[in-house]
Amino acid sequence: MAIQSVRGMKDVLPPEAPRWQFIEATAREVLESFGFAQIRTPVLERTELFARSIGEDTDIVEKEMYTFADRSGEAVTMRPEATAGIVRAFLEHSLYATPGPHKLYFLGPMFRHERPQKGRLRQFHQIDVEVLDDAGPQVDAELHVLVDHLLTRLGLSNVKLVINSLGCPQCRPAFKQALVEYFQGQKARLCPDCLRRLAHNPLRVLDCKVEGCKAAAKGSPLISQFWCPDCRTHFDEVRRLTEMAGVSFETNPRLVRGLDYYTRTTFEVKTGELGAQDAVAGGGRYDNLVEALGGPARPCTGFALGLERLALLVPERPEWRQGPELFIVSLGEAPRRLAFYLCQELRKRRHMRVEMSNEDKSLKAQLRRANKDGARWVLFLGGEELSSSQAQLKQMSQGRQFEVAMGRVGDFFKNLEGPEMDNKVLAGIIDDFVDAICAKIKTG
RNA sequence: GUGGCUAUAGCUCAGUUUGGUUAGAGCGCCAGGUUGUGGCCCUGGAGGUCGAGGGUUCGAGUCCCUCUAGCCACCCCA
Repeated sequence: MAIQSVRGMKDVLPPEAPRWQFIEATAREVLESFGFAQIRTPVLERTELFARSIGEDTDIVEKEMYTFADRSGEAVTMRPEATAGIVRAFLEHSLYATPGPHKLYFLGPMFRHERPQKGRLRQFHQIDVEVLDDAGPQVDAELHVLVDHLLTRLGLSNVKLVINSLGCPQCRPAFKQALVEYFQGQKARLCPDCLRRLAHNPLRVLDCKVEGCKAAAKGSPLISQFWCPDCRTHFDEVRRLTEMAGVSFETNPRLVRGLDYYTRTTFEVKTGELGAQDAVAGGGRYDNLVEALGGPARPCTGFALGLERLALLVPERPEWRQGPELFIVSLGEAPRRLAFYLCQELRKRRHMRVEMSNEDKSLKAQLRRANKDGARWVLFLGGEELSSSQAQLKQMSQGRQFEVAMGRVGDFFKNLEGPEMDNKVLAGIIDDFVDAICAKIKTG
């Protein structure tokens, strides 16, 4: 067997490319209208950056990173997520010194060494959206509006925005402690995984899918009972503004996120159509990360969209399958040269999608290809057309055919002596022809 | 990282249970039926180291082992 791609790394082939282009173009347009500017950071970062931002004992850092020593022996990692690199750039270039908010977006590949499934690859792509240096509930709500609007523009319908607030360093410790105490009394009902979680990340017990754990979590304390006044006010305002903007959402006090740096507002967009990979977007506020990475206190919030998952959900659009506007069928050597030249001219001057057959195939074969390519018009260039100075233009969808005067093209070719074409002369002649064709195609 | 299912033509899949001549179908592709007219129809053709490697056997697509990849669930996440 020939060489295969690396596990979990997928090719996007030409038929799928328009889907990606549509998603990316729509995202750029929406993001820019919301005032976001693009930032591009490197794939490789120092390993330490991720260990410190994502959290030492998260799954990502413990077992999923592509980490290696480069040729100088430095520990580097292919980014498993975008936020850390963006915050690093924010600090490295002292962007915090200019007044916020800094609204940034990022689009690119991420790498996690997980077991691949549908909608889960080892190299996958995210659109990342970050608002740096703004603590206000407005930006949280704005991100909800943004993600809702973007998904609507992409044509997704069966999605649900779920939000929660995880509190802050003032109030979360008390909640965590209460949670641990509560589950200590429920130990008998918890699965082995949750017993482990109880020790190092008790919040995760809340969204375990095992029945026993779900039952045990039913009567657990809720973060909402522990929010400090500031967190409560903040989250209430986020919800009020999101609601006012007409974005529907659901508050789920058991929504927990895996990365250590989250504070206050967190959210996910879920779909029912991807099995276990039900999150198409997720994110939240990370008010303490910049400081934790050695910078000044700068509250931030952001989220990421999974492009592969979006690509699986975005409905097909007819404009993705557009064939050439014109296909030139030529018969014989001289007509084929003229066709070649015409092709280039129409592309350069009229930005027209034009194709032709380069081989000396039968008319039938050329027409079959024009049909398969989805060409709207076919131009016939053969001996008859050249000698009569009348080109034939066929409208494929209707099966109708028209005669178009060729001006002096035919004469020129009849008088053509050497094998070399005088491009200057030909170009002038072809202009008339081009106009005739364009006029015909426009009115058709 | 754990467990399960799967891998046969470019694509979707039969054939594997009961090992036995040249491994099939549909779609797609190419050509012809039309000396210069597509789609529909008809006819013909090309295309397969049966995922890879090893083993059992007189004989393996079929049985056994290993590996690789995909899918599903878990873990976790976009």
